[in-house]
Amino acid sequence: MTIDQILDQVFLLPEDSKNSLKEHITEVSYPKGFCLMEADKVIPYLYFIRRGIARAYSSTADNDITFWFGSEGQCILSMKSYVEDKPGYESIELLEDCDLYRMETESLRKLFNEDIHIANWGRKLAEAEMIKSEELIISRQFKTSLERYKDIITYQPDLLKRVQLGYIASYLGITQVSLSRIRAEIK
Amino acid sequence: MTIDQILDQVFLLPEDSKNSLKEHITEVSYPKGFCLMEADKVIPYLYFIRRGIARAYSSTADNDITFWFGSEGQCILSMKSYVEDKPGYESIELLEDCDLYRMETESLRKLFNEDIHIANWGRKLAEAEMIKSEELIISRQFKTSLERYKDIITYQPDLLKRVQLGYIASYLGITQVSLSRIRAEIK
DNA sequence: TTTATTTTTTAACAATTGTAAAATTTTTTC
DNA sequence: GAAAAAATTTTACAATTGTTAAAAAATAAA
Repeated sequence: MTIDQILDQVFLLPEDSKNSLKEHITEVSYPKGFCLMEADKVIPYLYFIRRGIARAYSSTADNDITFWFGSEGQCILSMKSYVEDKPGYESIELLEDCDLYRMETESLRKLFNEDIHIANWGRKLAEAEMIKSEELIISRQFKTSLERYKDIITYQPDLLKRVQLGYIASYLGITQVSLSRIRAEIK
Repeated sequence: MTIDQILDQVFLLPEDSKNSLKEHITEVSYPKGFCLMEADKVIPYLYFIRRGIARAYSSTADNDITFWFGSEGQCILSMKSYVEDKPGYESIELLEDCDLYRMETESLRKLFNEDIHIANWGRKLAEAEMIKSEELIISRQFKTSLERYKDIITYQPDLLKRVQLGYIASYLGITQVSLSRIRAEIK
């Protein structure tokens, strides 16, 4: 996925504005297993995934809980850091070797104050995240874990091939044992 | 709560820009029980609560599930309508007589394209909603219903006085019977 | 290919939460 | 203030999901 595709899918910018943005973006690569962000730290970057897949999780006393997966084209950010310069909830672990586009939050903020198109690009980015979060909330509150597992089969079949079931069970809010029961039931 | 306080708490605007915004805002009042927004419809307005309290819910075959409460100062919007002009998930019911500030989404969008300060105001509005949604997701995925009920006691004691327990149980993702058990346990 | 490691499934039992109905308490209406 | 309506709690039982541990399957390493 190219940087142009990624930027365009958020909001279409005039050439000049898009170039201003791109000047501040660098490409980085990290291996599978790399911890891109750590919970309770302020992260000064946001990323877009060019290639690969990642998960966001938080650690409790006993275990991790995965609450987000992101793959090609998606934005990785620590919301609290991005918005308020405060430490966030999420740790981000790469589940495959990844190529990422990286940008400093600080640079982006300067552009927000200088360029109305980029300000609106930033607005659309936040609005898209807002919609995704609502969809997650609705999905979790209204659907059974069986339904949500079926949704993954239908809408994100890749996820099942690329991510181990323990993480998916955690994402669904159930134990791996329960997910196995669901899978046995469906067959 | 005044309209100035509400607009300022999103993002501080220059006088001119703030006045542009205010020109498009009208005050409306509706009684307790009024249905301000209906699921599966495109809602052309966003609101801010001057006085009163409301809930967002979605209806399933058997029952309603409440997934949001909003009171003084908060923004009421149908996310999908606001962002994409598409029908949203939420129905909004007023749980008290309410005074609201109302604005047309269409007017706001025009201002986003004309005024960089308002564009950034809109960005901050979306970012704030994004953070709130994340907090809800984290809270729901990591805390037991007992902990989340205690959080309401600590951080939103008003809610318990103003909203009946059936709605709160639904918001917590449990039955009213379970909430009663929790309440009995705490005493 | 064989072994070792990791991941997934299965089983038995315990704990939790939901369901339905009745009893109690609180609020509203006349 | 009494009666009616609505909201909340309690009870008993059923259903679901979690826990722990072991078995099976799949993947990675030697």
